[in-house]
Amino acid sequence: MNIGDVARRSGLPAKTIRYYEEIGLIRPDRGGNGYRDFSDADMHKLIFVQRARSLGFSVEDCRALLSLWEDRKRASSDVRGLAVTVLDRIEAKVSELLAMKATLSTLVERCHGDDRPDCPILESLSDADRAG
Amino acid sequence: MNIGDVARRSGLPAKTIRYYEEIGLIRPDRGGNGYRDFSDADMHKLIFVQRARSLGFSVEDCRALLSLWEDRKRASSDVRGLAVTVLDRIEAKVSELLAMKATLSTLVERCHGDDRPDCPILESLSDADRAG
DNA sequence: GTAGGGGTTCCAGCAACTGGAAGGTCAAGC
DNA sequence: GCTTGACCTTCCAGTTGCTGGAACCCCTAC
Repeated sequence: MNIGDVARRSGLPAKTIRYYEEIGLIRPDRGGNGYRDFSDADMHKLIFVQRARSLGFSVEDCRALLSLWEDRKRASSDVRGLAVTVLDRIEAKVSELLAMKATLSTLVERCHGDDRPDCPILESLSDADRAG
Repeated sequence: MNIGDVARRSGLPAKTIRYYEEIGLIRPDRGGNGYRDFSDADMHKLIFVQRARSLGFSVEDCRALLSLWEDRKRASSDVRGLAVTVLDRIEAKVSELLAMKATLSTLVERCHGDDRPDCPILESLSDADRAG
């Protein structure tokens, strides 16, 4: 399979697939013309990575997951451990974003948003007497 | 004021302050020894930027906010517009993360996480018959 | 004069791609 | 046989927002 087919089937841009090869996540064969020649196993790996990425695993996490995946004697606790770490990261990020959202949406509500210059958003950002 | 004082008072690392100068967010004076010499206005700007960044504004947003802040004839709608854009970005990101979290936490719950190799997390990532 | 704690510049690197230029390859149609 | 156009290749640069480190200057205190 050429890279275009793999891109269509995996949903990953060709550029991304080349990048994944460059960093050693996949190692497709090469045809006589220099084109990459992807096996079904390569394809499967790319779909695996695409899904893992969409769940928040980093590319390095994916590398680890792939090697666990290929290791018949893996312990499921290793996989679970990685997933829990990612879950914690996600939860921390959500909390952070919700705190931002709370503050910012309060400010947005208070700002009338017309052609006058007075603006609680700017006031809050520049208030010299406030902590933080 | 030297960069160290400003760093302590604004909560920003000196490296970050130098970076903000490099990209033209602030333009502190220089003393005869080549040291940056920060005015109260510079200091105020840095605190402003630090707060805006912590609410999710990008550095380029901060540049725009600073120029609105300095423009006495600004329209509060311009500020509000920026804030709403950021708010939308935050909300979109939260939704995305919550979706990831839902899927991932389900998988984590289903994985027994012991020394056996069978693992619903890997199975879900590699399932060939699944869409997406 | 020397030790330390400032400060300066510049270069490299992080994550994870993405865009673009310059050029080779292949299949189809004339 | 030649052209056209879609594909593929590599390489280099840029994105965002810093951060680390090296090599070096400055200032104050002892």
